[in-house]
Amino acid sequence: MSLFVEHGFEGVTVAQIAAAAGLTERTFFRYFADKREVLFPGHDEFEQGFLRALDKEHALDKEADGDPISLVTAALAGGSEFFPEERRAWSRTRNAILRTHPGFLERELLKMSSLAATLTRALRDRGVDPIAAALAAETGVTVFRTAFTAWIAEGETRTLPEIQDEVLARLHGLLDTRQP
Amino acid sequence: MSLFVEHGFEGVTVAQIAAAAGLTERTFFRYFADKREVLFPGHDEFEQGFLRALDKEHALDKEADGDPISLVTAALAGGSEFFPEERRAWSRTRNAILRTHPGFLERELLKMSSLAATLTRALRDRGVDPIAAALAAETGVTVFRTAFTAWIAEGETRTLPEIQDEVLARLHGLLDTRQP
DNA sequence: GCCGGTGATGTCAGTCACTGGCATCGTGGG
DNA sequence: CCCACGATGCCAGTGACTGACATCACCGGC
Repeated sequence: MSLFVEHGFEGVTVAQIAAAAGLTERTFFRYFADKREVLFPGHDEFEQGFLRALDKEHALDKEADGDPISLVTAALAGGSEFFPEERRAWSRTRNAILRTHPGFLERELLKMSSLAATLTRALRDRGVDPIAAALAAETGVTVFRTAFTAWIAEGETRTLPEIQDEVLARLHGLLDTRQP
Repeated sequence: MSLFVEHGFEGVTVAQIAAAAGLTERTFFRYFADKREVLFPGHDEFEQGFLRALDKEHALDKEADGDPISLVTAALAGGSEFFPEERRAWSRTRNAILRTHPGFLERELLKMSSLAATLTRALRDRGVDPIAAALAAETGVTVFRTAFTAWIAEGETRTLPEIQDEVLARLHGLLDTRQP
């Protein structure tokens, strides 16, 4: 990350990154599928956090045959554990780098899409209707991203879960109006 | 597209694409920013379709100081004009290619993100609160993608606007429940 | 009819991300 | 002591993408 901050994404070669880590370029590519991927470590554990929380909620609510939205809401809380307060500063720096290069935005969108797909599958596996599952999962990811963006905004002090709750409330407010 | 169908994305070089069009590789890169971009032509006009419809609705509803959701709903109708029935078969083929290579998914997500950003800006410019604008735009794009996917599914015969209406209705149904 | 400008294209050389194949080396188990 | 085996290094190759410059068609002004 410090290399990217100093020279920009395109101003740093993979060989330099590898050298800074005391490794070879070839070895870099054994750990990361491509150059961009180096800024998205631990994505699998990130998704697992969502799944664990969703599972716990589902176990509790078994009798209710839970509606998808409450399942997703629970999953959001689990995902936010991946970003405790200690990582807020780090997340800000990382985000500043991501915004310097459209390729990073692309990759992040792919990660969010992967998360949405994972959540969709999890909901379907728990008996939610496929279209409802997809909509609920995509909406949940949108809420997460919106809340995360606010969380790393300058001057923001509320915790990620608090912001998630507020975003979710606003979304409900927006859509409460019945269709004509 | 026929080259990709026959040899796969990685089995075709840019030089081959250019040659098939009677051009040079260098000239290819003067028209397309990169190799993937060749499957996303006319994206600007696509976004303009949304904006025009949104504008028309806004002009009509001026007195109502329209709620964001009805503005976005109108925009969706405009966007669907970019995909008339004649392009359904073409869209299916294109989509089959897109699904063969994760890089294409990445690029498509970037395009959808760009659309969401454009809609968000348009809503803000028309006086919608920033967070509400972002949520409404993102949700609108999600509805569009869901409907589009259904539209190109095998055996589907309803038009894109019809499917959009149904998806929107289902989303309202999902979120009608008030929060606890 | 000539002339200079302008935009599109070709040519060439170079950089760098990424890959396959093979050698090397440290570690831990038999 | 030896022998997998996993991690790393080394090397050569491919192809996407870029910058610089030449060429060429076309077009308005004179």
